[in-house]
Amino acid sequence: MANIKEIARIAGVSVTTVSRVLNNHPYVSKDKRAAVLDTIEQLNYTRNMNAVHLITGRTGTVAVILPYINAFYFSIIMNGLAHEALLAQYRLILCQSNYLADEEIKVLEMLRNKEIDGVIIVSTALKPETIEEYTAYGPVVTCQDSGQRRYSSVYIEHYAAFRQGLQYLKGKGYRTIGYCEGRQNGSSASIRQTAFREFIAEHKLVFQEEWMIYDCTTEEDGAAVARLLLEMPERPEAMIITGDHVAAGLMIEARKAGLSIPGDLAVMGFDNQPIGRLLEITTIDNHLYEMGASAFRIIHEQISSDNPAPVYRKLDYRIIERSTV
Amino acid sequence: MANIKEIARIAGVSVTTVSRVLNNHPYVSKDKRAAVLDTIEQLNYTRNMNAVHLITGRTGTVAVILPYINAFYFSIIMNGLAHEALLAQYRLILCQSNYLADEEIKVLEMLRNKEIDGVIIVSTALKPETIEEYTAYGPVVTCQDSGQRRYSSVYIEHYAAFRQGLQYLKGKGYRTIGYCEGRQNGSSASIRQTAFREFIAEHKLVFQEEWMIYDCTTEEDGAAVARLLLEMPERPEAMIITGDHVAAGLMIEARKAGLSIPGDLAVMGFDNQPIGRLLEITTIDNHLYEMGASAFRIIHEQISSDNPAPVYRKLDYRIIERSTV
DNA sequence: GTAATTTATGAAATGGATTCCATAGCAAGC
DNA sequence: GCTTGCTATGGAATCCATTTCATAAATTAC
Repeated sequence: MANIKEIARIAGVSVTTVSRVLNNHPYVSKDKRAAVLDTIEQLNYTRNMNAVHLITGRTGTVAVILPYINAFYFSIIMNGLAHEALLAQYRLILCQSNYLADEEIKVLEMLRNKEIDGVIIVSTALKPETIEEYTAYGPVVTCQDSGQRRYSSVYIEHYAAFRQGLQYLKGKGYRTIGYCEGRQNGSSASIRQTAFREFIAEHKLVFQEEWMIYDCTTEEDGAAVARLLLEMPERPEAMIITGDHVAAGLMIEARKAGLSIPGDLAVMGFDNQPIGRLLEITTIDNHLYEMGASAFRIIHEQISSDNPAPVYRKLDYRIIERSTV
Repeated sequence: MANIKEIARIAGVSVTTVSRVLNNHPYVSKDKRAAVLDTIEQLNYTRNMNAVHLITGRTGTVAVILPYINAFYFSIIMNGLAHEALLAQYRLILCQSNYLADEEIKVLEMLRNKEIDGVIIVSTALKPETIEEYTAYGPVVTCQDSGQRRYSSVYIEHYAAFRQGLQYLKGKGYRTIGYCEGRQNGSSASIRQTAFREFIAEHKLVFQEEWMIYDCTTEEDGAAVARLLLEMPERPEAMIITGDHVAAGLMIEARKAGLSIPGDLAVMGFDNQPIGRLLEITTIDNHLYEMGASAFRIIHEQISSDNPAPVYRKLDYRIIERSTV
């Protein structure tokens, strides 16, 4: 196929000039530029991007590692990432890891091989030391607190955020509280679980083990939880639920069974997802969109700078008071 | 960083020999191979894949264009694709198009730029002629009937499959039939719609416009349809529903309202998805997994061969009789 | 009117691998 | 003893674009 050399020959200029035209460099005379563009058109030429990647050492691509592409929590973060990537004219490649270390390593190896310019790890099964090793080959940003490691992170203090949610419920007078969690293997899930148990213990609240329910990720799961609650001999006055979609399913099903919310059951959501707004769910906004956007901005900056120090960006959270608590 | 030349120098061999070691070429003596592997280890060397891609003209990557990554229909196809890609040691990159032509063109341009070895188009907004233009740059496989175009395709005869479903319902004695469709912009949706209307007309079946419901893609949508049906002054005896997830939602909700299935309402699903098996839904298996697997096998073969003729692979379909009709 | 910039152009080096071709030693075949 | 075939090795060409450097012409500065 046609290459830059052939374009140069036919247009009667040097390859340098062709390259300048391709890259919009100013120092090209009007007629030569026109001649080059003409030949490009005639020969239906495009650059071989592999050659560009080789010589520039850049690929304009960042990989995103996340466990499940279809989880609501992650998809909000993805929206933030995607928006910023578009602005920066970068390409993202999505890698669903299912929390398999091997899959994640494969992506990090791509960084080492120069196939990508950086890696954004939304949630991971890898040990921090493993990630740290790869920072030698390019910037890595995680969306979990990395604890001053050699790579950047954008994170929420899940412990504090979750406690604040509980505190809010307690402040409203609720004394028995149940808890719905998403997938157990996420690291933030175990942090929240600790926060929950400690809070219950500190405040000497009544608690039953069956009020703690795992693996809730969809509206359907929420509906199932509602049915579960209805069958319990004793059920909590309030539920704190990680994920507004689950909260939505729970509420809809509970109302169907005649429960009034928050009268019979208070519901506190999490993540401030669009559906929560629709259903007036009181929730904790932990700025997931901003988290994604911020992660991309950081990695973009680090790709551009040549000796970047890691950045640790803590995002805040806030309770959005609506009508379910 | 270390490159092949440096490895060669330190190991005391030629770059050719190092390359042979890297590519498991047999003609390397035991000790030289060991020396090379040693130096590679010591210098923590890996190949710069951009150089490999440039010289070989291959990237070992295939792009997949699909409108929505989280639609069940597409995710089954993806599973088939992913499995075969893994076997062939190929990488897939997913491109969610939202049926935007620009996004799809971007991916096809990557083929032209040699960033990928082939493109698999699961569903598209592009005109066949546009796709055809890009076949000059590498193999393209679509999962829709391409009608003997210059690119390959693996497809189901949606028209015939859908008619067979209707025929089956009619054979079972149902005379009033409703219809749930997914997104309207899919090309297969309009084919099925035609099939439906023609069948109704041919057999002079009673039909009401409100029995035709669009934009049903999730269980929730199915549940909403159930509620809609319950409120109708007259409702059909049977529903044909593209997608078992929607059928599932509809059934669960209908049963909740006291309807017996198939006694009060027969339900015919589509796509033979796992949830359908669970709920004993009678459905049409149109081999979506095989469709994905087949698409990858075709493109893989075409990448390897140097003058490949397009392949047109028609998949069959069959009714899986369970207990909802 | 001379010095300093700015504009315009191309030759050649560069990035990092693969592969064709040439060469040579050595074993097998007849 | 001479040809053939296999194993082992390296030199050099190749893939294709970017970028540094050198040079020259055209402006601008003072």
